[in-house]
Amino acid sequence: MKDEIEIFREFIRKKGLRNTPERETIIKEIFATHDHFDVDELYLRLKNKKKKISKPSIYRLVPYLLESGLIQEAYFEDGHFHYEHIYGHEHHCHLRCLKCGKIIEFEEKSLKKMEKKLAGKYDFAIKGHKLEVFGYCPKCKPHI
Amino acid sequence: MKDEIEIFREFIRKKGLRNTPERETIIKEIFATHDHFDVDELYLRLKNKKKKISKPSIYRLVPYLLESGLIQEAYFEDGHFHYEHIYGHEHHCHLRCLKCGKIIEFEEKSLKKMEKKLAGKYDFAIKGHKLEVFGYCPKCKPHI
DNA sequence: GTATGTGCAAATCATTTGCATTCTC
DNA sequence: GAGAATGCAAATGATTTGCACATAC
Repeated sequence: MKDEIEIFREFIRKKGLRNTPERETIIKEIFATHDHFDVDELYLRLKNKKKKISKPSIYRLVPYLLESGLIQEAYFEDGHFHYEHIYGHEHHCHLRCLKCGKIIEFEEKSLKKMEKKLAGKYDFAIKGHKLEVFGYCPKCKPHI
Repeated sequence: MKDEIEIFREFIRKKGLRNTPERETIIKEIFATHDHFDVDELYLRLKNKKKKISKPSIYRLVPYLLESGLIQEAYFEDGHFHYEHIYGHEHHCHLRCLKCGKIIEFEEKSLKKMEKKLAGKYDFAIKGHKLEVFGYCPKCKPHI
């Protein structure tokens, strides 16, 4: 399996854009963990490693990462998006507690079938989906 | 079936809050159409009808409307949330074109079953879900 | 060499907050 | 009458943009 950087290089070349060390640094940092990330947190991670990457560079890169299929928006919380990397990992859905914000990831294989159905019905080229289920977790349920 | 205002009055009373003409005006305007809405657009609709409602009043009301189950976040687009009313209407899912932004609504009954399954597995009190499927619409597909 | 990418500082835009006033209960 | 809600103006915070400089192709 190709690694993320190679996927990105290919994508960039196909679009006639340019690759830079900054972009590769950002991508490596994103894929250095298996966690979700958001722009600010990623920026701080890079800063801690003494990498001189500006926030605008991250913001400018994100749309390309989305378009290339390396990452996906996971959910919007605390006023900003959280992303997950989907290349090389299975995409997952999120179960969120409305009170404490706790998030549990789960899989739902049946959605693949649904995507196929929608693709046929509406003649779309489906690229993915985002499912968020919300409610109250065991701890918070009693205190609603 | 009780109307939205009554649901809201009951909710407000239970929480020990106060109802106001401003709040009722906003709620009536939200439910005056069957469409989605966002805060800014709602504010302008009210303004056009010569209602003197400030944006902060809308922003301060939204969390209560969410909590009372009258509305739900539908999707985040153009830098802000779009809401849908769910009381008295079936909740629906969204199919979005990544290129032109076109949005198609569809139903997916199987998600009810999934909610039940999750409720059992994680001991959550499930209140709802949000599903967004994305891809390219028939018109945009050829131009990716 | 040219056009793209970068970092910085400033601008934007949705949302939130402080506060004096008004209103609901 | 006390505590909430409102409107206004100002603050906040994520994201975007203008611009001069650097650099990939």
